Parts: sequence; structure tokens; C-alpha cells
Amino acid sequence: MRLEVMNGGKAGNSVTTASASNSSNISKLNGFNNKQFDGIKLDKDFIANLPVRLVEDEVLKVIKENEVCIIIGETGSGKSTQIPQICLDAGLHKCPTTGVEKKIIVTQPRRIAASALAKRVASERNVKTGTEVGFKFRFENVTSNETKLIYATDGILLADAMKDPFLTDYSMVIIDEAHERGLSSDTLLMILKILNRKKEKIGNELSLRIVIMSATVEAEKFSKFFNNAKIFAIEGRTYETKLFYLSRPNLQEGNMVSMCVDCVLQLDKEEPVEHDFLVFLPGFEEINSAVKLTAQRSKEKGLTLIAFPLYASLSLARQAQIYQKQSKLRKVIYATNIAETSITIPGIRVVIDSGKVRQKEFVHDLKYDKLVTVNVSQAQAMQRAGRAGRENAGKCYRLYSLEEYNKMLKMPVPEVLRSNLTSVILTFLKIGMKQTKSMSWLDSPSKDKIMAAMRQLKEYDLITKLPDKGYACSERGNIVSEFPIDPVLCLLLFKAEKNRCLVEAITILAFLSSDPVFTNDSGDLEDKKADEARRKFSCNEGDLARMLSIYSFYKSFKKNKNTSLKGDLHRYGLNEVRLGTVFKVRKQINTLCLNLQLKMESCGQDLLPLRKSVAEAWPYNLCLFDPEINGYRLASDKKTICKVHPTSCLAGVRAHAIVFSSMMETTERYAKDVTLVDPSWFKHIS
DNA sequence: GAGCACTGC
Repeated sequence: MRLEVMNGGKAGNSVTTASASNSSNISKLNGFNNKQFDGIKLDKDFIANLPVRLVEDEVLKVIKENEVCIIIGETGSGKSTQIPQICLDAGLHKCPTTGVEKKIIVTQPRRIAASALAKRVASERNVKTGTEVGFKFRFENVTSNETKLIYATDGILLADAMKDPFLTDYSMVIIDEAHERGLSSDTLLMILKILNRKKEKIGNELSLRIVIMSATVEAEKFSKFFNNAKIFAIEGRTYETKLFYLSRPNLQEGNMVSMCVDCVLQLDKEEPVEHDFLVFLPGFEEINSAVKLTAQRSKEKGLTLIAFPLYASLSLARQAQIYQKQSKLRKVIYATNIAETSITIPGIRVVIDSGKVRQKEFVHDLKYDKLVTVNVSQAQAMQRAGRAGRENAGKCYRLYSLEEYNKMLKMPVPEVLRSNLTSVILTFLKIGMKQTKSMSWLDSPSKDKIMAAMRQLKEYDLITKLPDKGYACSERGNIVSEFPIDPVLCLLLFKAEKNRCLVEAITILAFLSSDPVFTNDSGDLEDKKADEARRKFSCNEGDLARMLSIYSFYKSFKKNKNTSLKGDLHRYGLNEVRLGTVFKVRKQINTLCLNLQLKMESCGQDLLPLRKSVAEAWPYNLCLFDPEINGYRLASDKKTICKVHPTSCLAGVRAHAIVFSSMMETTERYAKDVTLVDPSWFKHIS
């Protein structure tokens, strides 16, 4: 056991301490929420003394004189709240050439940041949110005709760009948190670069200012991408976090949970009881066993520890527990990377970092996602460390050595290198690009990956070859790209309309493009309850049919206002928030279908037309049962084998032929959201 | 027999 070396530096040079502060090479990847602002006084002095306000004139000069610029601002510099205001006050919401009033848009990777920043800025300016300053994301639009400054998610601006690639509504676009390298912010930057190039050609100079706000490490890359754009750095105000490392590399890979718990128990002896702990683990399974183990050990030793799990699929009630005040108990929260940026927990003074994260990787040749556990990047490790107290000095215990830290990637692998590219490429063809060759990427995926995506788009008739050179969206591709859905999944709409079951297909697509609706609360009891719930809605025709029955259940409860919807959903193991989202997504897809004047027909209780539509829409997802392996083989590629996911209605059924909506590799390769089909519907696939 | 986190036209 190596944990004794972490005893606050007493073990001499076996302990390495470093400071995670100031102008270190990595800044914190900040995500705001309302709670974080609670402790910050909203007075004029505070704002006037923000680092960015001290260099206000210089910032403005750089922005005014450069069509594109990159601003590096560490946490606490006030860049996200102040720079947009500085621009607004300088009249940069007006078109520089014509003087026409336009808008400034600031994009954020997360909704919670977009709304919190808008509210904060509105209150600094003494205006109501939604008037001069507003925010916008899917299902929420708090802006009006008078709004000049919009905080939006990057997905919103991307959607705008697809309708109007010249972004004529805006005089200025600020891409915040660009270093996070999300799929939509990368895509946006690529579009902005094309736009910038096109503008030069037509001589419409300076019609759109572009500001990229990023952490230091990625600034050079953005600068080069935009033709050596000017970089402007603003100092931040950061607090000290003491870092502790293991003295030797950790070689016991399977021991992550017990190491974390041991660390908690040891630090419990050293830290004042009011200092809460936050432990980062890669996923659900590790978190549940850590919570159990902590409770068990705490009971054995008579300690005053109380452990909570925190991950996204936890019910709202369980998530809320972490905020309960514990006067005489120490809170220990075991969390996924949801606690890195999305959720801020007050009172945390000690962070324990396993150094691992679970993430999706796309397998391009077989076109499915794989869930893998990997080392965090140095930037993520710093972000995790920074969660130990915002105003007080915190401590972070890293369950890896400094050598291991130094070997970690500086930044996480950009999402574009880990994702299915069909959607991104379709976006580019939609805005009028003709060749993938001429796309310039911040980090280019390999040619193979691009070709694989192009092949799939051709396979499903979403793109067509142009007579001269290159490709364009097909008629279908044009329609599909207007839906907020994976292009291949979206094809179900066309088949369903033909087979007169569009109403059902819309519901199914709403489920398929939302998070799973079954709650995932930890504990044996809850696990049994979730299984029971899944059985209750189980359908012989498969999981898509189950979605329809869950949907009608939800609708009937929603109608009947006398019953307590929340309690009932919980009783049936359903997550009310996620089901609510499905409802909203359904409505959105429905509206789009109505606009396209598709025939809105229902097949009622007979699901045969729907199953046929599924078979016609995704013929490449046909799997046939092979008794020899007690599993399935992909009909279009017989060497690819998979199992039906255990949460499926058809798990263990040994159905002869199924079609999946998605495939995912975790411990094994699983077909998910499967539908029972008849192989005779697929004569063309042997 | 099993579930990283975000985001959208």
C-alpha cells in the first residue's frame, strides 16, 4: 500500500508538491453556474478591478484593429462577462462598414454557462435578462428584438450558420472556451474560416469580427488556423491548490476504487470535518462500489463520513442530496467528470483524482462507438484540482506519480478525432463546400476516417456526385441536415411516411436522440427496480416498441393532473427530466415534419409497418442469430459479431433476426435499441 | 447481464 506517502509532506522527498496556480501553462477550463456567482460581490469596485478591466483599452484596440483575434484569459480574469460588454459599449454590435445595428453573439459549450453569464451581465448592466442582454439554447430563447448581446450554446450558432453561412445577423462572434475542442465549436471555427476567406474575395471587408477565447495551450493553434491572428493575453486571479502525487507509479490498475477509499479514510484523520471531499472516478460502476465501501468502512471504524454518488443518469432526487448541509458529518462525493465543469459543489476543500476518465471513441471502419477508460489530460487534471475550493486554498491528491502526470497528454484528444464524421461533413456540403479535400481542420481526421464517412453518406443516398467535380447534399441530405438528429437515424422518417406510421417514427427518433429514460440510481434495490420497470414496458417486437409504450404511459399521466406524475414515474424507474426532454424533442421533430408537409399517419396497435420501416431504413444494421456462438452476426459483414444489450427487451430471447439502432462496445460489443424483423424483408442482403 | 460528459437545425 503506497498511500502513506501522501501524508502531508512528512515523508520527505517521496512526496512531490507543486502549485497549480497563476500563469502556469494550463488554465482552468471554467464552467459557470449560478451558485458560483453567489459568493462574488456585484459591486462596481469589484468589476472595475477585474484583470480584464485593467487592460480594457488595449483589449478593445486589439479587437477593433483585427478582424480575428485570440484572447487568452485565465480563470477569474472576467473575460466572459466583461469583454462582450466592452465591445457592446464601444458600439461593435454595429456593422463596421454600413453602421447597421446587428448583434454580438458569445458561444458557450454548456447551457448552464450561457444562461448564467447572460443573467450575470444583465444584472451588472441593470437590465432585465432578455432585453439588451439575453441567452439562447435549444428549447429556451430569452432574447427579443432589442437584444444586442446574446449568450448561446455553440450548437445554436452552428444551426444559425447552416441557415445563413454568412451569419448576417451578427457583427461579431465570440467563441468562448474554444480550447475545449467540442465538435460544434470546432465546426464553427471551420465555418468562420471559410467565411473569412470568402469575404476577402468579395471585398466585403470587416463585416464580421471574430474573437476566440481560449486557454493558453491551444492559443497558438487557433492563431495559426486563422492566418497568424493576433494573440492577446490577460492575467487571471487564481487561488493556490496544493498538489500531492504518489511517489511511485501506480501499477495496480484494478485497484482504483480501494485506493480512492483508502485515501479518503486517511485524509479523514487529517482534515477538519467541515472540509468536504470530492473524488473523481471514471464511471458508474466504480462510483457505486466506492460509495458502498466507504459506508462499510466508516461504519466499522465508527467514522463520521457520509458518501454520495454523482453522475448524470442519477435521478434528480439523488443528485440533490449532495447539497444537503451535514453539520457533523464529512461529505465525500464520488463523481464522474460531471463535477469537472457542469456541477459545482460548495464546501469542497479536498480533491482526490483517480486520473482516469471514460470516453467515447468512434470505430470508423465498423461505424460504432466504443466506451474506453483512459488517462485524463494534464488540462483535465488541473481542472479537477481547481475544484478544491474557489476562494480558499485547497488540496488535490493525485493517485498517480509526477512522472505519470508528465507523460499525460497536455489536452484531451479533440472530439472531432473521436467522432462519427457523417454529420460534420454533411454540414459542410450543406453550406456549399464541394470537396472534403478543401476542408481545413484544426486537427484533421485521417483520410480513412473521412472516406469512411463519405462512403456511408453515399450508401444512404445523402450526398450525390456533381457532374464536374466533388459532391453536394442530395435532396434527402438537404432535408436530413435540417433535423437535430443523426442523419442516418433520420432516414426512418422517410420509410415510415411511406409505410404510414410517421407518428410512431417521430416518437422513436425523439427517444433515440435523447438520453436513456430509465433511472440509474445506485444500489441493489434500485437496480432491481430498474429491471422491473424495464420488464413492465417490455415488448416482443423490441425496444422501439417499448419506447412507444413508455411514451403513451407518460402522456396519459401528463394529461391526468390529479395524479402525482413525479412519484409515479419514479415508481416505474423512469427519469422525469429525461422523459420531459423526449417530449420536447418529439414536439420539435413533429413541427419540422409538419413544415415539410409529410403525411402524419399512425399505424395504431399494429407495429408491422413500423418494423418494416426500420428494416428499410437501416438494412446495414441487420443481425442474424448464430447458435454456435450464442450471439449475433452482422448480415452485411459476417465476421462482426455482437450480443443484444442486457437492458433490451430482446436480451436472451434468441430472436432469429434483429435490426439495431446503434452498436456500442463496452465490456463486449452490444446491439442496442433492437427491433424484431423478418429476414425475408431483406432479400438483397445474403 | 450492464450504463463518460456535453450539445442541436
